[in-house]
Amino acid sequence: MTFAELVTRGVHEAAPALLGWTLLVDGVGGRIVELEAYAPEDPASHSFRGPTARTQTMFGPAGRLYVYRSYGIHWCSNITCGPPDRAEALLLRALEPTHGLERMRERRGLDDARLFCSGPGRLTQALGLDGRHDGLDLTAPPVMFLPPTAAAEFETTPRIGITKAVDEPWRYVERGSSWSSRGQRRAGS
DNA sequence: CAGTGGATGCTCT
DNA sequence: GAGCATCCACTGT
Repeated sequence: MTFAELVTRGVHEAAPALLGWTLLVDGVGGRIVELEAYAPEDPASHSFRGPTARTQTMFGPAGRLYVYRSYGIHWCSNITCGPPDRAEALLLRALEPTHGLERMRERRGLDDARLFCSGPGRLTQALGLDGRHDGLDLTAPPVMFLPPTAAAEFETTPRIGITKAVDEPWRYVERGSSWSSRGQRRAGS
């Protein structure tokens, strides 16, 4: 299935299928290893109370980038999903950096690759994205989505940093990945 | 290595 | 005027 087709499915079908895809913006990016699902009937979702100036993009077509400011400081990025009448999105929470590591290092101001893309604010900064990219078409350059060779194994957990619907297991993480925002620490020693 | 708190700005009540 | 879909520095082990 193509990326464009995938995102028209609901978030809970699209999320597991999108884990393992490589996201590149201007040739910089990596494999998606962590996503969180948000949908209209979900009290934690920005789309829960209907469209507002900020959430326009969530109510628009699937396959676009929804960028919002978090805690006044960081930008966070989502992939809009679902059929036309459903304001759904997947929050990009972590990538495994594979392309343009040097560019990420400059943008993040750090040397530790583990901290490049392990968190929604971090990965948005590493990819060079901000509020100006809200609404960006993800099916066209400079954005590229490359499919994985095999479907990723994944697990679900409660979402992070929210205060409503805190127990819903709508965080999708590639099993065994050490690149997630709550990555499993190295075993032993 | 775990826990805490500050920064900071916009959205919605 | 409150409340954030966060990150980082700093503390005390």
